[in-house]
Amino acid sequence: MGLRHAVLAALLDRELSGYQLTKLFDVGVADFWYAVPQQLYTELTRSERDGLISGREVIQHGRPNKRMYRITDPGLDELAAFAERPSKPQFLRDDLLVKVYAAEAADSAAVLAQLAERVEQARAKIALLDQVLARIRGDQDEQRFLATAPRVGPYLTCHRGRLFEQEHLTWCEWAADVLRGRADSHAGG
Amino acid sequence: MGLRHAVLAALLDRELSGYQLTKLFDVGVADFWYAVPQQLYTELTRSERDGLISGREVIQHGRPNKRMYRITDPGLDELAAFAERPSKPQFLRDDLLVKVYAAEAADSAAVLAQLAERVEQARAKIALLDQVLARIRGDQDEQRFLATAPRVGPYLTCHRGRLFEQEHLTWCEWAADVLRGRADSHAGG
DNA sequence: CGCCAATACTCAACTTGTTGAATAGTCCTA
DNA sequence: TAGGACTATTCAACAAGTTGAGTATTGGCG
Repeated sequence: MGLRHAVLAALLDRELSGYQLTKLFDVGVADFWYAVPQQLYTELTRSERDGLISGREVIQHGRPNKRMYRITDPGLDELAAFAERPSKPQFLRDDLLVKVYAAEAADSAAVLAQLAERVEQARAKIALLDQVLARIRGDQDEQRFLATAPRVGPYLTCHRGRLFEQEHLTWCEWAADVLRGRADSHAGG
Repeated sequence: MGLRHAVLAALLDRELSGYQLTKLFDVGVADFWYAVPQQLYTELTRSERDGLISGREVIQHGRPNKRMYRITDPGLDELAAFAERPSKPQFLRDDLLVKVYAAEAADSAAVLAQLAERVEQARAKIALLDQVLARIRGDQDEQRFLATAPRVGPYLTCHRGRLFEQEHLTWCEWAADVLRGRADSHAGG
C-alpha cells in the first residue's frame, strides 16, 4: 500500500481535490512519490471507503464539480502506524542503468543521447525543486527554517529529490564522458 | 519488460544459472536492478521460449541439477534495440520518504530509528560495492581501467549504485539530525 | 467557428511485482 | 542424529502499477 500512505501524507495539513493530487503526484513535484491520475482516483475512492479520508463535493460554476479530500482521525492513526512499521530497503531500478551496463552491446551514440537527455531532465527538475525549496523556506535561511518551522517533512523530502537529481546528473555526465572517450579512442586508433 | 533486459544484460558476456542470477539480483550486488527468485525463474522460462536466451541442463553430483543460460543472437539484437528505445525518467518511490514527509504526524523516535537503520544498511552496501569495484578494476587505477578495459558497463553502474547509497546515507543522517534537533528543542523548551 | 488545452474524472485490460508455500537432496554443526 | 543452511527450482494467489481510451464542460486563440 505505498500510494495509500503517500496520499495520506499529502493530505496531512491541507484539503486537496483529486485533480490537485494528480498534479502533485505527476512528474512535477512528486518529490517523494509518483503516480498517474487513474491510480490516484482509485486510491482516493478506496481510502474514503475505508474511512481514512473524507471527501466533499464542491459545486463549481463554469467547470466540472470536484471532490475535496481531507484526512480523518483514523487516517492519521493509519499514517502513524505505518511510520512505525519497518520499511524495506530501497533499490535502484532504472532502464538507463541497464543500457549503460550493456553499453558495449549497444549503439553507443544512442546510449550517449539518452544520457544527455537525462542530464537535461535532471537540470530542469533541479531548477524546479530549487524554486519549491525557496518557496517553502520563505524568507528564512535554511537553518532557521529547519529549527523553527511547524513542519519540515516536505522540505526534507524535497531536498532528497534534489540530491537524487543532482547525483543522477553528475553520474550521467561522468558515464557519458567515459563512454565517449572510449568511442573516440577506438575510432581514432 | 524491465527485468527481461536486465537479465539479458547480465548474461551479456557469461553463462549463468538461474540460481546464480538470483544471487546477482538479490540484495547483494543488484547494482542496476533487483528481483526475487520467482520473478527470475519465470522470466528465464519466458525469455528462453522467446529465443532470447538458451539454456542447457547441467547434471551435478551431490546437488540438484541446474540449468545454465546464455544469451542468443536474437537476444543480443533485442538488447541493442532496447538500448535505442527512449527510456522514461526515473522517480523516487520510497516508503521512508513518505514517513519523513509525514514526520510531524508520526512518532519521531520510530522515524529516527528507521533512518538510523537505513544508514547502517547503506554503509554495509557501500563497503560491499567498494569491494566489487576494486575486484572489477583489478590492479589498475580507475582512469586506466576505464580507458582500456574491454567492458566498463558493469563498473559504471556499480559506481552509480555506490553514489546512490552514499547520497542516501548522507541525506538520512542529515534528516535525522534535523528531526532530532527539533525533538530536543521541543522537549527542552 | 473550430481546435486545443485545462479541469475533473471513470472504466477496462493488462503487465509487473510481491508473498507464501512447497519440494528435495547435501553438507555442516551441535 | 536432528536441525538448519545452501543449492536449485516451481506453483499459485494476489496486490500494485501501466496503458489506452473515453466523457463532459469551459475558456482562449486565431
